[in-house]
Amino acid sequence: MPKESCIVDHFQQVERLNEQEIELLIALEKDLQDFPADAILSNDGQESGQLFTLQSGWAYAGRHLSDGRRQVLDIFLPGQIMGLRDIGFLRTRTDLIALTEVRACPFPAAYLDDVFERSSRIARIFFKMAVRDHALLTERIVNIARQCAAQRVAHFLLEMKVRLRAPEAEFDLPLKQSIMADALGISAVHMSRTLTQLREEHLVQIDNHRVTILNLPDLIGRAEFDPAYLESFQKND
Amino acid sequence: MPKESCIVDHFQQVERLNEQEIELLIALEKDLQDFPADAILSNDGQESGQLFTLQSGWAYAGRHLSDGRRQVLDIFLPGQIMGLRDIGFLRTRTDLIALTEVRACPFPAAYLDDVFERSSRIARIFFKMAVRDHALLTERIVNIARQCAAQRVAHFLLEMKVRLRAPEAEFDLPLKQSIMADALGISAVHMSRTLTQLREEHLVQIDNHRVTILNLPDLIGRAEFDPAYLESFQKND
DNA sequence: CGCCATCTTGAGGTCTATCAATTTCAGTGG
DNA sequence: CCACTGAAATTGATAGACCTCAAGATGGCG
Repeated sequence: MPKESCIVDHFQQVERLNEQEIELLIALEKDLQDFPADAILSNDGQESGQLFTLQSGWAYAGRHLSDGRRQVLDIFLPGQIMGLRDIGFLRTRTDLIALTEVRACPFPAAYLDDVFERSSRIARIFFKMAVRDHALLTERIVNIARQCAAQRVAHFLLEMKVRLRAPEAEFDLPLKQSIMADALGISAVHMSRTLTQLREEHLVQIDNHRVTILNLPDLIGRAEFDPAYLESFQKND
Repeated sequence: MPKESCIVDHFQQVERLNEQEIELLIALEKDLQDFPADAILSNDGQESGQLFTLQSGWAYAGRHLSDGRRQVLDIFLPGQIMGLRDIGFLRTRTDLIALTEVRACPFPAAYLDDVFERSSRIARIFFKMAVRDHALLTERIVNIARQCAAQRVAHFLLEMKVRLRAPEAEFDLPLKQSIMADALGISAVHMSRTLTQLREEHLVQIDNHRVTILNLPDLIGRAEFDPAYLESFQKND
């Protein structure tokens, strides 16, 4: 039995699980595979039906546009299930790419149906997590549609801090600026300028993929960030 | 027994239901209420836990920003469940507002837990529909983050055509330009200009909230719209 | 030491927001 | 039937944010 399972941890953040439920989830991680940074786990246009649990490392889901630009749709952290977006389609519509060295476990989407049948609580938690993702996407839409670049970046950094459950003002962020830019819908050039601007305002410091938040209240104000939006998403058992 | 239920129809689009499952869903619609256009069904900041099924009419979920601007997050059509985004939060974070005369039925979010326990298939369908919404949101993010105004509008019109299952080139769209603008993250003024532009390109015609698509292939090309993204989301039983 | 990817900085151009003035149109009442 | 009214849509002009192209700086790594 694995000493610890990221995915179980991740689910426990929503609701406490019993032994049987933990078994069901651990079974999702029985075929761990290692990938180097930049590895393509799954390809746009591939036959659908394959999911991954992410055990360690970072990955992203992206879409490539016809003009060569790219939109980053999700940045995955350990414990998340990757590929859900594309089940229901015959072919995938996104790339799944490792950002760092990654340990992940592929499993067939159909297995989820089994899991749901065996445990309605897990089904409920999956649904809840889907709703939670929906809330995250919603914030991202507001952010992208209505905020200027500096606010988008500030918001992104704060979202990362919350998702990483980083209690300190410092955390690692192994992302190139171009990735963040593509996630926020701005150009890589402007991303650089914007980071410089936030640095000059003494709000954050970013060196070598390590983020230090220098002035949390002001950064929150700048981003119009409502920290309640993830923190209140807690267990209710 | 009601002769027809929008919500059952809506779910049947994902998977065929048996009698017991239909019963469970119809129970969600037992307390129908009528609202006039512009009625506020639910308010930002309100205590969470209330959902609505939408039986007839259109409604939207919106967020008001501190500077008075507004972001439209969802446009709901009959059969959809409204308010899911905010379950999991103690207080709602969006307004729910009627766009037309609306018939809707409020019910407690906790009732879903019952439903899931009684039918794992319904739980699965709820999950699938959440994933489907996720896919829609994803397209919307790509659209808003990476496309110019004309493409956003073209994409929006095509999405509406698909969601309305309008086989013809004509359909009603009871939305003010300002609502569409707020959904697409552009100003109302620019929305007007952009519609004029699409009209001048002989791609669409919009009179009195009735849309006529004059040149579907070109409009699809203009929007970089992938029609597969909803059409392939079909039953799999 | 040199190479390559990444990041930074500059300059000019495009898209969209904003402000403000009109026009259109449905609804209302005389 | 027509004038009045207010919301919605259109149009013009200006300003600002961001993109693109291009050149240069930085920094890890063989």
